[in-house]
Amino acid sequence: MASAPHLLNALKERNVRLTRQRRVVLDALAVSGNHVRAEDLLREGRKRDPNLDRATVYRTLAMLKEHGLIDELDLLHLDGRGHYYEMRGHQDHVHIGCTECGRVTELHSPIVQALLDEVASHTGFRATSARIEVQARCPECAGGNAREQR
Amino acid sequence: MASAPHLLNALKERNVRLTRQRRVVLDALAVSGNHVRAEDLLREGRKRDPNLDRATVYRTLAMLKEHGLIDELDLLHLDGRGHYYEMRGHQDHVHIGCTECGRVTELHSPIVQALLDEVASHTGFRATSARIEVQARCPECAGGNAREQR
DNA sequence: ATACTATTTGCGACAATGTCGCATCTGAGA
DNA sequence: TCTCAGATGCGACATTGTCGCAAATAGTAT
Repeated sequence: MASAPHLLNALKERNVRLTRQRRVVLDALAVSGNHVRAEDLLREGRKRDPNLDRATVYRTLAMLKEHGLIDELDLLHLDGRGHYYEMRGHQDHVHIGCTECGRVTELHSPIVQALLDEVASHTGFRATSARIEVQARCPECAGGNAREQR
Repeated sequence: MASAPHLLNALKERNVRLTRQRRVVLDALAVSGNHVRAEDLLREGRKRDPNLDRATVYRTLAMLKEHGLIDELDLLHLDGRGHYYEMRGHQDHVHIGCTECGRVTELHSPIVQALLDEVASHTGFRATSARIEVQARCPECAGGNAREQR
């Protein structure tokens, strides 16, 4: 189950030392899908290496983030106040969270790129990545009581 | 110095009890401008009421957020891991933070609305607000060493 | 295969940020 | 002025993340 080969290769190319623990965290990341919390990774990782330490997970996440291989989200704190991580894909996308049921959806749209272009041309800031989190009500929750808007 | 009348009125309309402490927090919010941390509000508020408690600040912020009167940001954790608050204006805007110097800029753009419309039409989620945080390098930082892209 | 060494890990202590229960206090309506 | 639902202050606690340092180890050289 050699998961996340993409990340493994990226790390090799950058001469990052591949420790057992880092492989474990990468595995856990690959298995866990999007929107994982650090603590989930710790728990998942400990299935493979029971001695895996909390600090190691955090340090690995920080390292991956520094290399631009993962993104850190907080999904509007709809649930708790921790952070979520996901492998960084080809392009940025929008996270949409329902304020009532907490469900999170993603949306890929060319408008995101248009926005980044606009940022560059108006401010001169050269964007490296974007985090777009939309607070919303999902169709189900909005349907149930469409009348009371607030 | 009756600041933030807009917020005061909004709270009155909603029959929220206007305590001395809440006025103090609103004042502190108005004085402090955008991107304030809870701790800053506490310190600023204590100038007006030395007994103002941390829990009260947090509870007031939670209340304001629930009423949609302020937004909570984390500005990509460019500096620390706390949260920032700002009074909610007429329309959502983009926060752009430089990963090197930490400077934060804002950008208002009609593209934001276009993005929300797209969210609605593609996912059925009805957006109530958006938080857009762009990671970038500001012109100064990018200029200094434009060669080393990484 | 073994030795070497810079890096990484585990550990435990700590820091920062936020939350909660409960006794007391108070804003605002009657 | 009286009243009481709701807000506050306080202190204890929870969660999330960080750090220093001794021990372990990946990757390289021998």
